[in-house]
Amino acid sequence: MKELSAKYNPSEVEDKWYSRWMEKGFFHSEPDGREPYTIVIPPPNVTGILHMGHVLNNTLNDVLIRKARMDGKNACWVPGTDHASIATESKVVARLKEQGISKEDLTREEFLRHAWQWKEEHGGIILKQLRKLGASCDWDRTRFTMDPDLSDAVISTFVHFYKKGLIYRGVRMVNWDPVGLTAVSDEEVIHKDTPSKFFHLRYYVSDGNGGRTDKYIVVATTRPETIMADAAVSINPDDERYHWLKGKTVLIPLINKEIPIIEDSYVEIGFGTGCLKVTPAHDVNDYAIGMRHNLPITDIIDDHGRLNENAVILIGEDRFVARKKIEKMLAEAGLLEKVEDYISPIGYSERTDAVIEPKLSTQWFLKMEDLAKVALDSVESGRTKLIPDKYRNTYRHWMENVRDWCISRQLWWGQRIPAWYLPDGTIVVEENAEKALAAAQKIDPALTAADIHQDEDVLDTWFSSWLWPISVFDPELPGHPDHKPNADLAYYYPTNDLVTGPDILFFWVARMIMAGDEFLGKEPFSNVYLTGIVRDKIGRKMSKTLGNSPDPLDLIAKYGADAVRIGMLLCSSAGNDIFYDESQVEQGRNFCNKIWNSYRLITGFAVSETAEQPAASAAAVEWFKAKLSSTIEAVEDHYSKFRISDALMAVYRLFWDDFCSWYLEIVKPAYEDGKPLPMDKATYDATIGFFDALLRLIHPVMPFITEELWQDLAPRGENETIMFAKTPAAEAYDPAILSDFAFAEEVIVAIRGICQQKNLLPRQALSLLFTGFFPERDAAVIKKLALVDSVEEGKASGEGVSFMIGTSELFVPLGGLVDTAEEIAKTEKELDYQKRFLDSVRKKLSNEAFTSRAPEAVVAAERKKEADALSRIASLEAQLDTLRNL
RNA sequence: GGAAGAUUAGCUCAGCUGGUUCAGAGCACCUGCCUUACAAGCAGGGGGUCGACGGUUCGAAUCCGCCAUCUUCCACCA
Repeated sequence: MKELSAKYNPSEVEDKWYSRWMEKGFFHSEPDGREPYTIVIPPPNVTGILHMGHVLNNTLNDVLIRKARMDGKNACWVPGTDHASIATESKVVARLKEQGISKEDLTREEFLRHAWQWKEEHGGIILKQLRKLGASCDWDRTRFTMDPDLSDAVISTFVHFYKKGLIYRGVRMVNWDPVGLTAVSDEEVIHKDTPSKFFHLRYYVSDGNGGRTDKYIVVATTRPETIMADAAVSINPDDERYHWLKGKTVLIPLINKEIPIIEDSYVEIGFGTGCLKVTPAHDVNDYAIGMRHNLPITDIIDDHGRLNENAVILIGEDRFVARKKIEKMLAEAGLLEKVEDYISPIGYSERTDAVIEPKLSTQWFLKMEDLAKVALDSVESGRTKLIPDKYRNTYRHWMENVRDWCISRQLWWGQRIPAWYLPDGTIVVEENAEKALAAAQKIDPALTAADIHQDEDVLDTWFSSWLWPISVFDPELPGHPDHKPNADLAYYYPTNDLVTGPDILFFWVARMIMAGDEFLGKEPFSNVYLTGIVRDKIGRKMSKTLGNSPDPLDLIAKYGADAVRIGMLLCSSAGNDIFYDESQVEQGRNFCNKIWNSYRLITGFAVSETAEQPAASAAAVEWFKAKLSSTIEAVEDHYSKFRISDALMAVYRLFWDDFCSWYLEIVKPAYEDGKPLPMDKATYDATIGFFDALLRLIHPVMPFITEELWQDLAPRGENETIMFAKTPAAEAYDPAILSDFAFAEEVIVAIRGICQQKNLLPRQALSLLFTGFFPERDAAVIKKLALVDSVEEGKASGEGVSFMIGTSELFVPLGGLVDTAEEIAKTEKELDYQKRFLDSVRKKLSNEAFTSRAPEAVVAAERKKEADALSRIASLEAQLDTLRNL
């Protein structure tokens, strides 16, 4: 037995075991006869680095996968990364800029070379970091959403939906990101209340010849820089204030362009001035009004958010600069009535934080109506369970109001849309250029490859990640529903559980359900566990800019991976936000140390083949066996409900309180002549067995320390690992063993309390008298831990301290050490409490309504309370008598 | 503007279909201990009108209504 230090040193242990696990291929899974248990990782951005959110998510994933593995299932956790088109592309653009290279100066191919280079250098760092956390992913299965075959799957999917008539190309008002220079989907727009200004502008009524009359109306707008794109001013047809305007035209301020007055009930009479400037090119609603009234569309803002030549004035100015300048111009021209402060909801790009510009552009869309119905039904019917359940409401709302998905992005990093344009504008959609040419030649046999050109845009990242649970196993399948799933897909799909954040419930989870149904007719997973957001102690989101996010790797280096995992789980009740605090990680570290030291104690025991098993040890072994089983039951129940932190807490208390503080203290051998006596073999074997079970029980949350100690606990074979040891199973037990021991614990705590209170230090042996129930089987335990040398049935007599547990009366004689007056006062107080309690019970029982209507069991319980109280009162009165006669 | 959820000890939470003395856990706190596994520890202890007000019921932390506060999601009022 080697000498173990008093402190657990995680860093040397962790690297050792992780490399062993890797070397042995313990994480790798292949289809076999066992039941599969599968999780696909929510793929982090390929260029991302590990943050606390990942730690939470991947710890939970790893706990589930390790638990399943020990339950005897064929556990497979597929890792990988996401190409995250807009996020990665903007990083690459930024790096090129640092090198003095502008994206505009590069060809698509040159840019992609840089991007791939960047991916090779920085990609996958996060996966390496996950290993430090102990994540037991099947690294042989690592996937990237832009692996060639996965990209093919994305392309096939596009072709599939196009040919099915669900994908169309059209001019629509989209959310334009003027910094990312791409359209983004509705879900990628974040609305934030933003302080802005409400400008009241004068629009003069035209005299019909391009000149103005002296009448004018006031139009309120937050975007005066768009007036040059106005196509009309609208009033509500029922607004009597403006009936005189009907049929007239007005002049756009500054540029004096004549535009009509139109009537549309969209305009609210009570809002603003009741006059709405209609700017179809730059506002979603105005676009709709424009369509209704056949208004011309003037687009005055370019892709970068600058005014273009259509604007007539302020050409080339940024939209916000233009707003300031035009305010001044309007004021100088006497056309600015007033300016009010105003809070308006402004859309921002999730990725670049740029103010979204509603913009007309030609984009590709996927019809969502039918897909959303399927995805909604899956959750409503319970085939896909959301945990916690409250997200169902949000989910339903989203699914019922979903709009078509804008899937094209004006980027280069991603899967290029497989659509080719013929010279006459005809579109052919095929999986590659050859097929496209062939299709084109069917239309016009004279065409050559040079005559057709491919769409420049790429697909939304989520259009690839929604295939993730399928394509990681069988990239051939998506888009080819007649293709027979390969062996991996057939075995691992559907996966079991998905752990992810609620922020991507719609982006990702819902769409995976759609894709799963489309291609396999089956949901991709049965349970979706939605974690909370990791916040700091005072509730702020963790963010780089606030600097309140610790680097997980630093934490692991300082406290150990097991401690970090514990710290994270301790504060993570499902569905609630996580208030992270380093003290929780400290608690995790302390727990590791506790386990470590209990191991030092146990392995230090000397064993005697001949020694008799002491009665206390026999009782302790019997009790802990039952306690272990009852806790295993509780833990299994918690796991089945995804209450991971409760499962952890149950084992934590079992290990620390029950095993260390009670069990080990009971079986710990006494000392004689400064040396510990050897332990009997029966107790020793039982103890080792318990420790082994405890390690296995807690391995899913603390993989490293458990492997280290489990390997050392007994001789293990080269290929043995706790990872594949079985989850301990609960055995039948007599519940009386547990209740008896609980009683004994109360006795011991009471006696210890008396000793501390009476200052009986150093401790001296006491005797104990009892009347009423007493757990004989634990008498020896009480003697040992409470330092009592005799336990006898008998009434209190002489000086001493009485206490009651249940209806039993216990008495510790303490001649000369007791303040009788104090004991009398204490007993009187207790008696008074019992009497009042009795009164309340009797009041209940004398209520006819209660006895007649409450269930029998409840009434019986009340009657027992009454009887117990009476018995206690009798005891207390007897005690008082004794005390008063001293 | 609409919707959902939350409110229990100093902090983070549990308390499942109302009913055992139901008001709990962990951490923090207080007191005493460096007792030969562990001071990152041991032993003992204090602490809450279950957000407010009404209602249903024999009985409410638990069910219903309303109010307050917080969080989140959704939303095209210029």
